[in-house]
Order: sequence, then C-alpha cells, then structure tokens
Amino acid sequence: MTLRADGTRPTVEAVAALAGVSTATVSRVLNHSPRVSAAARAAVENAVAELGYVPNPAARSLARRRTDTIALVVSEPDERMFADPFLPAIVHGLGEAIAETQLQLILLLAQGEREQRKVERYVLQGHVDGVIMLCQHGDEALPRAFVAAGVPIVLTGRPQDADWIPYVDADNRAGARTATEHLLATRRRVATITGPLDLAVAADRFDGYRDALAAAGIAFDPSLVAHGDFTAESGGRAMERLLACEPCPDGVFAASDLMAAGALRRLEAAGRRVPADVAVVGFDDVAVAASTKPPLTTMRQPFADMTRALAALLQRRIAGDAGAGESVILAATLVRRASA
Amino acid sequence: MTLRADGTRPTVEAVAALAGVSTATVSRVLNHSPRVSAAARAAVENAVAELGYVPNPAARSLARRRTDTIALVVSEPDERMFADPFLPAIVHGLGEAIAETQLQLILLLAQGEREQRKVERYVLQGHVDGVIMLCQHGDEALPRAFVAAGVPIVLTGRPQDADWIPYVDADNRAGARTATEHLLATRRRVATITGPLDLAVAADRFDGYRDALAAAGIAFDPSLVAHGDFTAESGGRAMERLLACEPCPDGVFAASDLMAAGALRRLEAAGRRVPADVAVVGFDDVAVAASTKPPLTTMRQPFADMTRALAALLQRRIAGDAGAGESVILAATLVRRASA
DNA sequence: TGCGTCTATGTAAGCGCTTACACGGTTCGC
DNA sequence: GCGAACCGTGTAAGCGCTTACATAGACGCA
Repeated sequence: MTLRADGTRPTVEAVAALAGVSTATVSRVLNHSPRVSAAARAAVENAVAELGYVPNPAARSLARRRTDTIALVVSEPDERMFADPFLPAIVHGLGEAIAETQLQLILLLAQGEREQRKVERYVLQGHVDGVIMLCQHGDEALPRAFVAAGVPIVLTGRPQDADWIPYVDADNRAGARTATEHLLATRRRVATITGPLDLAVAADRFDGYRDALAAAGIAFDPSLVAHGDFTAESGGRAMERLLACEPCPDGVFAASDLMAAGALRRLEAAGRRVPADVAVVGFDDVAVAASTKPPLTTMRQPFADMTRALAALLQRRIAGDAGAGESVILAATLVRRASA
Repeated sequence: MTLRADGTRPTVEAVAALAGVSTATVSRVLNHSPRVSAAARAAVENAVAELGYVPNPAARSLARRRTDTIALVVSEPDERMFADPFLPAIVHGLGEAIAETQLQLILLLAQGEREQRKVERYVLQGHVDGVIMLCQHGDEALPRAFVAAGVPIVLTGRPQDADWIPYVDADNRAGARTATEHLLATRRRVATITGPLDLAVAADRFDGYRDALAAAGIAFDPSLVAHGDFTAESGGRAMERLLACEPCPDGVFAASDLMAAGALRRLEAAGRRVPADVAVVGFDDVAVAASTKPPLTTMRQPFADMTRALAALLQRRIAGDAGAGESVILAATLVRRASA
C-alpha cells in the first residue's frame, strides 16, 4: 500500500518520471526483462525504493490476463474440515512446492451449499489461474463445474469414476496389499477395517487387502471385514466387532491411521496386547501415527511428492500444456513402528 | 469462465451489443443501479444469461478501486495451526457474518518466515480490501506492517500492548473470574492452570482467577498455580504437579478447554473422581468440551458474536469510517456441564 | 406553447499496467 | 563506406470495467 498523502499509491508513471525513463522501461525492469540497460535498471530500482512503489495486481492481471494465484479448494459438507488430518500436510507441501515461484496460494473453504456457490462464483470469475481440489467425500459438483468452465484443475485423490479430470494420488491398492502382506508374514487370520466403500480410496484399499490374500492363497473371509468411515470412533467400533469373531483375528489392516488408532484403543481396553496378540497396520502416516500406543506401523502417503506433483501438474495445465492430462500415482511405503 | 471458441470470455461490450444498449447500462444493471428501466434490465439479463457472461474481477477492481474480498490471515510459527481449535469456529462464524454481502473470504496461511513475507506482499499489493488476523502467539510483525501501510485490519484477540490496532475479544478477565467464582461456591482450595503468561489472553485469565480469590477474601497461594501452554499435554502435566500438592486442590480452573481436557485425563488416571474429588472448569467451549469425561463445565467464548463484530468492524474500516477504531469486548458465559 | 425538471441512456475518459511496434543508435561484415 | 542486424527505449494501444458528464425525451405547470 504505502499510501501517499492523498491516499493514492504511486504508479508506474510516477516511477518512470522519477527514474527519467518511460513506463515501458519501468515495466520491463519490474518483469525482469533482459532487454534493459544496467543504468536504466538501477534508476528504476532506486525510484521504486524511494517511492515505495508496489504494482497494482488488478491492473497487472487485467493486462496480462492472469493472476499468479492458485486456490486450494477444500470442500467438505460440514465443519469436520479441520478434523481432516491431510489438510496440514497438503497445505504445507503445496507451500513448499510453490515457494520458489511467483505463485500465491489461497485457501477457499466450501463448507455447505452456500459457501460452495460463493467459491464457485469466485473461481469462475477468474480470481485464480487454477485450482487444486481436496474433496474427500464423494461430492464432485464443484470440480465438474470448474472443468466445464475450462478452469485448470487438479484433484487430490482419485475420483469415483474414470478419467474426466487429472488427479494425484497414492497407490492405495498396492499400498494396502503391501500392508496386508506385512501382516501375513507373521499372522494367520488377518482382518481389515475398511473406509466407506463408495469412496475410491476406501474401495482401492479394500481391493489391495484382497489382492494380498489371493496372492498368499488364503480364502477371503467376509467375517474378517468390518466397515468404518475413516474416523477413530468408527475404527474402535469396527475393532469391537472383529473381537467378537471366533477365532479372533491376530492381525488387522485398518484403511486409515485414525481408524487404526481407534482400534488400538479398543484393543487396549479389551486387554489385548499389540502386537503380541494382535498386530495392527494403518494407512496414511499422519501425525497421530507416531504417538499411538504402541506407535503405529503404517503405509506412508508421500505427501511431499504428491504436493509437488500437484503443483507441477497444475502449472503445466495453466500454461496450456494440453498433454498435461495424465494423472500421477505415487507409491506408498511401509513405515515400521511397533504395532506390527 | 465459460470460454468462447477462441478461448476468450464475453465482455460487457458483447452483452451490450446483444441487449441493444450501451456498456454503461450493462454495468448499471450488473451493479443494481436503480436508474435503469425494466425493459433495459430484462434485455441485459437475458443477454448475460445467453452469453454466460461473468464480469472480470481484475477490470472491475481496477475501475472501482476495491476487490470485495477480505482475508483471514492465520499466522502461526509452525504447523500447529490446524491443531488450533478456534480456527473452525472463526472461519465458520465469518462465513456466516458475510454471507449476505458481496464479500468473499479467503484464507492466507503464514506459517514460517517465508510464507509470512509472501502473505505480506500479497496483502500490501492490494489483493484484498482488508484483513482479519488471528495470531495466537505473540508475533505482531505482520499486523504492524499492515497498519503501517494503511491496510484496514482487525485483530482477533487483544494484542500484548495498548491500542495501536482494533481488536475483538472475549472478556477473558471477567470470564476467568466467573469461572473461579463458580468453583469457589463449592470448593475451598481452587487451583489454576495458566496459559503462557506472555500472551495477553493467558495473563488476563490468570488475573481473573486472582480477582475471584481476592473478592472472596482468599489469599493467593502460588503453590496452587501451574503453568501450561494451552495444549492438552501441558494441561496433563500441570495437573500432575497440582496433584502433588498437600493438601490437594479440590477445584481447578484451567485457562483453556484443551488444558482442562488434559487435566481431566490425568485425574482419571490418578483415580480421582470429577467433580466429587476435584471440580474442573475450562475456558473457550470448543468442540472437545462436550465430549470429555465428564463433559466439561466451561466459559463459552461468544464466537458467533465475535465474528460478527469482526466483520462489522472491518467493513466499517474499509468504508473509511475513522471512528471505527474502538475494539469490541464481549462477555463469556458459563456453560454448566458435569465437571463442576 | 414554452420552460424547467426529472429520468433513462449514451459517450468517453479513465483505472494502472503490459507489450507490439517503431525508431534511433551501435556494431559488424563485406 | 554502406547495409544488415541488433539493442535499448519510447509511443501508444489496449486489457474489461465503472462513472462523471452530457443528452434526449417525457412530463408538469403556468
């Protein structure tokens, strides 16, 4: 801002006058054009400093037809948003990924119908050059609207159906298989706690669990499957149901760390030792995984790589690279702690 | 967006042509000016719908010299940000508060030095009309920079020193006094778990605790004071120290719900009954307060009122109302649950 | 009928920046 | 010594919108 006496801010014109050059040259210096003499550059830089000049972004984006800002749109039906353990990792990762660029990241929260419409309008107006969407639940109205309007967009996490939109995701199926195989190496009866199976991520992890069983030549036993909704509470309840089995499972693959944490508490309450009696493996490697009792063995989602891929993919789409349509799937890795 | 074949978007000019009016009239309709005939209005609205016209915000704010967007700047030194139990309440409340306006709320996260500079630049460039800042810790560099640059800004929570900036806050001192008095009504030895006393909010709540003691004619006993940092863990540790006292306190005022929750867990682990042996009162009434064991009696921060005040204050400052300098302090109310 | 009012609309001048194009001055090859 | 190539700079035309001012009718009143 650096307001002048009359409440207005200095413009390129003022800078040009002070520096004794034209506005075009000022603009060139500001945009790091190489075709400027050292003398002119110095003069402009001095004038900028002296006047406390700050370019007006509205004028700039009007002229350049871009805003140099991207939005992370977080769409959640309710206020659970902040319970989401991924947000911190995603935000942090994206911050790192665009740190060296001109890009500014803003967060747009679309909780509820009304906010969703406000966010949609905001984006469609062209306030941002592109969008990264985080929608854990199934609602795809917003991303579809953006795609329809031609807004560059990348999703975090595979959507339900086909490839109508590029996304970045961990290889959930293979990861789940790895997790289950880790359990099968030492256990006989390995159960699973799934997420809501209408979500691709939950379905994939369930499939991975079955892949491992099949590969090991073990028959799939439906009584060893308990469904949760990715929350810790649901994990506890699911564990309770599994404990009622006869014979009881000696290994559990939980499709999320939160559910694994809930299961762990339930096991402790039931007096089962982990991993001696029951081994547990989670998925995600969010912050809580390291502080459960005992620390959770889990599949790490490569958040740093994923966010880097998100940023790169989005930037290429913004630049108009039509070939940038391919999604990115990154491997999850086993993190061995004490629970399995 | 609604791209046309050539990748450009329709402009006012196109709308004007289709509607058979001038661009000025289109603009008037768009801005709900009353001086437009019904016929012209209808024609413009049809044209807008037919073309899928969406105004270009850059052009608009260049001409009007405002952006109609405000930022909630969340400044945290590290990634703890999302652990912050206030964010959801603040974001939700602000959303409600500006729901009926043209305003769009964006979140700017300033975690760490570098991000902080990016956010500062973003705001100073004039991307937003005003700023609401949430900085729980003591770092006031960013708000000071904004004030210096003349950016309309309102703080959530009283800053360390004097009135160099308007803020909205709960009456922490009076609230703490009420909480303590509630305990003193049935208890003899009431201890407190404070927050970091270099923060105004923690200091105020500590003062309120002592106010209550003084009013009740009870001598202040330093051994009944344990310091925490507002987190649940610190609350547990503080409770542990208090339990070592002889005789043990029979009431505890924790300066935050998170600390109270930690204390509750510690008490349970120590086999003390709540509230029979030890009564506990918290502060904030964040989401967890209702789900502790037992449910926490606490001082409710009037988030809805506070966010409404924040939005109102900021809007008046943006409108240039110089008189809008006064801060707002709202009363906290006692919420009786089972812990005291 | 003529004049002043009032209302709906149009004209055009910005808002502050970028950039295509033009231009004068060097430098270089021959 | 001359033209080509190049380089640094300026001129000016936008980018898409808002709005002050001008204008043309419609209306009321004497």
